[in-house]
Amino acid sequence: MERYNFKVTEEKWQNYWEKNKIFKTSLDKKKKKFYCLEMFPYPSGKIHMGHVRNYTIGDVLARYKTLQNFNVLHPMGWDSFGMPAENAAKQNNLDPKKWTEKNISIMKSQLKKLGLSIDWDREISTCSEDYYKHQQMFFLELYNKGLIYKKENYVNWDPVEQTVLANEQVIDGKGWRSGVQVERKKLSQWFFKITQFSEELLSGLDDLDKWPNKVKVMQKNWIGKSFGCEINFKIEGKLPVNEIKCFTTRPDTLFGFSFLAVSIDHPISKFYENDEKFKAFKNECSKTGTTEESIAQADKIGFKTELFAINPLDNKSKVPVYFANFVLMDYGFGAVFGCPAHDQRDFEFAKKYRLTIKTVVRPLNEDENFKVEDEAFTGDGILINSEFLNGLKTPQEAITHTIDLIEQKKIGKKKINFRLKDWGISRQRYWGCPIPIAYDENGNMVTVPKNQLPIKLPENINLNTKGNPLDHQEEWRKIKIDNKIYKLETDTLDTFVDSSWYYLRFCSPQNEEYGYDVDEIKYWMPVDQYIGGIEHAILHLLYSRFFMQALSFKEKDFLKSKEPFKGLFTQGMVCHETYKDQKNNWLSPEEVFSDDGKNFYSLKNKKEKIIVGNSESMSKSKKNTIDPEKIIEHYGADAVRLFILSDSPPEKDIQWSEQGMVAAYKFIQKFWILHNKITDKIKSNNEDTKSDELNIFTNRLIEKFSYNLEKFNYNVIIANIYETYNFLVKEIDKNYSKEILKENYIKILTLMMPVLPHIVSEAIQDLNIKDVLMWPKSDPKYLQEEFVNVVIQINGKKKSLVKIEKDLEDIDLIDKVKKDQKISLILKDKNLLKYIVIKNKLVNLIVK
RNA sequence: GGGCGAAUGGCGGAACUGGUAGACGCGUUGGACUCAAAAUCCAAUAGCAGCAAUGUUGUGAGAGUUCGAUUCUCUCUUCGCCCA
Repeated sequence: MERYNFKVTEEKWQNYWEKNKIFKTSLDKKKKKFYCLEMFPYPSGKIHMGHVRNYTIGDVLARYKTLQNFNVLHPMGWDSFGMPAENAAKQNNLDPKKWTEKNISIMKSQLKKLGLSIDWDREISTCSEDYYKHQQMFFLELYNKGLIYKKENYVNWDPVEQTVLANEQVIDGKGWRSGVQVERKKLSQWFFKITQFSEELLSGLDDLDKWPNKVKVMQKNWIGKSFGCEINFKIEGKLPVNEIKCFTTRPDTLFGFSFLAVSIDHPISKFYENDEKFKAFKNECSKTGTTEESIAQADKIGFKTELFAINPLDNKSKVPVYFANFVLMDYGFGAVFGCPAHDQRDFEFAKKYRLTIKTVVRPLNEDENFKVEDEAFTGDGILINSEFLNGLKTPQEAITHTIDLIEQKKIGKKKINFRLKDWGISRQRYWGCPIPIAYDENGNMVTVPKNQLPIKLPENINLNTKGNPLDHQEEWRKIKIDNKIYKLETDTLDTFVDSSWYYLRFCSPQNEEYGYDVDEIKYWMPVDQYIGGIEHAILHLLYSRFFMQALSFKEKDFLKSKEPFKGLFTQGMVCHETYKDQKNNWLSPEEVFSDDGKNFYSLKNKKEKIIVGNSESMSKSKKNTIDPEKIIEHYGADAVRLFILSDSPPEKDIQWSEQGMVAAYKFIQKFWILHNKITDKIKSNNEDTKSDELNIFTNRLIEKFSYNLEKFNYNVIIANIYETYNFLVKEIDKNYSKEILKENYIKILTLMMPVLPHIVSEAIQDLNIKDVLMWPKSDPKYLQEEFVNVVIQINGKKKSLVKIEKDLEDIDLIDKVKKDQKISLILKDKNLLKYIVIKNKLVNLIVK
């Protein structure tokens, strides 16, 4: 008998699938659809283990749903615009397009080696004109709907990358890619009006019952709905300002009011335009980033104006007005009232400028004499020193009461505020989707007419320029609209825009007219199961949800649901131990060896002991990566698929283990030996054992597989596969009739197909099966048993186990239980007080 | 500081609505085969006591509900993630 040759077999089936377009899908209203989508990759050059895990999980689901007779859409594409291409091109003097295309072709061939059931005819690439021309069309439509606008705004400026960063691209005040301190810079920027849908994006989460709760909570926090009120403060002073409007969530602390702080961009700043000291202060402020985090961490600094604000609840109280660096123009009205005793930022500010700190809330366990000393008190409590508000419970009761009061006095009103800000989509970069906007010589804006789309990116240009390379493309920038020459916008779109609608494109990837075909998306959308990393919990998923809202905005007959992803699954990372040599250099797993699995040595210098670090997510910088292509080459795709699913639940991190990988490989080999034994038995004439063991096993297995697949318990599925093998190895020596054996074996193979498509296809062919495989249904006949194992407990502790006929009456059951050897011995000198019976499962005898 | 989640053998992890804790895999140990090794196969493998049958303890710690808790409730500890 020959060993199973995975190389030959896997290649054979992959070729067969490709040539016969087995995974090609098309709209078929007679069939129920299932849209299975994994987050598409950035074409960085090679696939990594994270991709292997992500796409294997998705493929198991897609193949399972196909066997269940769903019309499955399982596409793949490339998130191919973005900075790595531009950086690589700069460094090596290449064209980003060629670099990207080469990477795509390499990664595509690697993905194919995994044996994924992908309809490659639907492949898309966001950097191709075919894709981004539709995006430009969407841009114009959203612009016309008033959902896109341009404004001067402070941005997180990465001085190394020479580009604008989104807030979430700023980590600890530093650029996520460059690692350099981010600066605050004012630029004219394009925005998507995502805040228009704050309420919808928040409430929509409630219907997403197939999303992990964790992700929904993260999005909720991000949108950050808060209830509060706006208050108009009367202003006195030398300047012509009568009133400043503030937003606050804590109107109850109004009696602790000791200063009013406004943003440096607040309208009143115009009175200080020529003030050198103010300019210097503004300059100082620009050193702080724009994220909430960096503002919270930065020193609180202020610039005192000549104005005073009057407490609307207490006319006698006048407090100074400051410009302050921690107040942002785009939150509320760019003005806050300062209550140092009960807000940490206000507290720090008040300490610095020696302002009054008046305690107006006492904790529940303190008395009226409580005084804030070293830090603000922000917990629940009772109002004090607040005249007619004294004694109210805060926050809830006191806030509601104060808002009512403010509304009665007509000095403000109830207001809902969102933390969510509009989405800045401008990037000062070459390798992105051009924006279809042009300017005349006076800077007046026009949209590029639809029939002049796409605005193509210029090719083979010099990227080694300062700032945005497109700024230097004078010829390219010229565009003739209605016989007049305009200059094109040079900002390109954030790549998150590209990935915000690609799931729609997959439904009709070749549609020339428009980004999607309405009939197609009505059939395919929403994505039934979306699978990807948790790192996209907020941005990508929120932006995609926004895009659906925006596209259907003002159009009624679009889709039933505006939610793009009905089900979401976030898989864990692939981890590996890290290694360092004595000089503290990272070493890759290939550079070290170990004889005992405990002590590691350098391959270069065999006496050098290696320091083994924690297992961490695979990354190039820590050199703890394993190259999937080499692994597939060595062990085969089926074995890799088996291992990557086996060791941990898919939502948790998995440890890469060479031993585990080897075990999976050995299983494939062993399975083929078993397969040959089974086919021999099927070919020969057997006596029928008249045993139901095999039927019972198979039908229970169908239940287990279906249950575990639905629940994403893929690691348990693998355990079920091993159990099946162990069972069959023992059972095969019993002489089942060839019909029964064959029937059960085909069912078992079908169950294994989603995980091990190559070897199972080969086995099915070997059995000469021509019929289309269908997911088997369990036969209730074999799920019911005549005998059941009943646990016998004495006082709640397990003492024995008996095999008893099913559905016995309690009295008969107790009778039998009493006769059990062990039990009768225990009961000998005890009184039976009562018993508890769980039918067909358990008997608990209470004795004394 | 707030929110969410997790904690089970030497390791990764199973356990359906509370009902046989440790499935399955790795590792380890012993054995078979072999001149030998690798590979393969067989067996054992939570702790403690015992030659054994068996007994007993045991799912991060402590309490509670219950005939019965890995599962439900409360408090605490540690770790992870997100937001500040």
